[in-house]
Amino acid sequence: MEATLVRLTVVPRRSTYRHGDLRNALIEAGTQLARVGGPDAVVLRETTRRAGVAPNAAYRHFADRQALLDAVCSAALTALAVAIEKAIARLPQRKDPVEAARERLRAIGIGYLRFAQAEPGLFRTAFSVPDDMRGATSPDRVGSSGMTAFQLLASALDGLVDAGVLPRDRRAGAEFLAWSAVHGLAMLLIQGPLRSLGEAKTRRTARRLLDMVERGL
Amino acid sequence: MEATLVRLTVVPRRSTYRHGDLRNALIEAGTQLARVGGPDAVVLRETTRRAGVAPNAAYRHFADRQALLDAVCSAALTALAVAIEKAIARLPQRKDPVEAARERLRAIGIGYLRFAQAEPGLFRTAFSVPDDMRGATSPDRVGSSGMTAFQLLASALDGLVDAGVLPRDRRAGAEFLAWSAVHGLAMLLIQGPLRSLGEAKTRRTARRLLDMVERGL
DNA sequence: TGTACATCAGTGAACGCGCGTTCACTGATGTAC
DNA sequence: TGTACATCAGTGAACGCGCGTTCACTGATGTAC
Repeated sequence: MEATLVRLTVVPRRSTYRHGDLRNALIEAGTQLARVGGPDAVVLRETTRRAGVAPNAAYRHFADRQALLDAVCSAALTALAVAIEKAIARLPQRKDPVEAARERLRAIGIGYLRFAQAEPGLFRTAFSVPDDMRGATSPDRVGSSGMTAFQLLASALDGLVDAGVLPRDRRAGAEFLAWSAVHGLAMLLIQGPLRSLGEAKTRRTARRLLDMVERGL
Repeated sequence: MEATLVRLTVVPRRSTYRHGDLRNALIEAGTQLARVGGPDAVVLRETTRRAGVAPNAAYRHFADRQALLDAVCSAALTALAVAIEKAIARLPQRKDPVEAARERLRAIGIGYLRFAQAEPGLFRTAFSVPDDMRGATSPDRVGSSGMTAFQLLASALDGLVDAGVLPRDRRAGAEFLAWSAVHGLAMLLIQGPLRSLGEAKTRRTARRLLDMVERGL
């Protein structure tokens, strides 16, 4: 009863028979569900309800529930890429190219961790990814720079090589090492045992983790 | 139909009215479900079905589905601890205490990664953990050494300090750094984008990740 | 420019499913006398 | 040692739920003539 009332106020009654932009509306609604409850919450019926449409209307735009979830997953990966881009953009200009390359890598790690903590549901959804690395360059997962999160990381590592910080023979596969470290901390923080670490300790752990990666790569 | 037949052959008909050890049988059945499908697959009705018992019989032993899942999760964490212990036990005896301490830490990482890959469902279930670090010393999650996986890691790090490898002022919180790196790789490998990396590359990446941790700690 | 009509986005009703949980019960066990 | 009986593990039936998906449909749009 209450839920119905809320829904009626939230979803404005459509005046046209055609929705006009249902596909995007469904992805948007699905993303809202993912924000709150992660991938499992992206449920076809609730998604259509939020878009103010009959359940089966979704089948005009998606083959099935999984196809909708895939689209939401891509949206989440885009949001991640954008968050990382923002963290990079926030960096001060540096004269020293070595320092600049280093800070760029750190910014990526920080953006990644911030996103995971600010949007744990989306973050988890992003990694309920249906495919393997083939999606790492998919154009529907890029931020405003035209790069995916993975490509941003790769280019930062290239930058470290160019700046002479990272030996060239250590470059191959370095993405996976840096990524693993940051991804693991993110997972432990948002749904794992480090959940209640507290903000100060979390910050310090993140900083030390990035130190470790920088030193260890 | 077929499923029923299978089930009848799998679950021997009980001759006694009382089961005798239903609580453990339910945890065992739940663990089997978790192995195949992760935490979401630990479903009360199917668990009781596998134990050859009416659905509501579970309520004699668990308050609700979540309580059953918690028990299965503890069982999974125990299995993880045991796997790590095995990896440690497999180490050759070393004269050099420095080398021994180093190898012990590596063995923990390798045991962790092996377990994640051999039992991805159980691994994921272990980290659908309901509580924070308070469970890190819980006696129902210990291996045969009487230590949890986390305690095994902590003691290995203590060993590195004692051997003079790890500076004492870097010891605090070092668990979280090493853990993050290995946990992240495990997640990316089993359900993330590194799924289809291939055995050789996986091994090499794991080795390099452990190098990075060792160097970076 | 006006109209018939094909297209196809969204509807309404229904399906079968497996789930968690509750109820009043049944019947084996083991303890008190 | 023998028996009445309390305990409580497991039963059988039922509930309401939300889900994904299919069906035959309706009605607005925009295009061909």
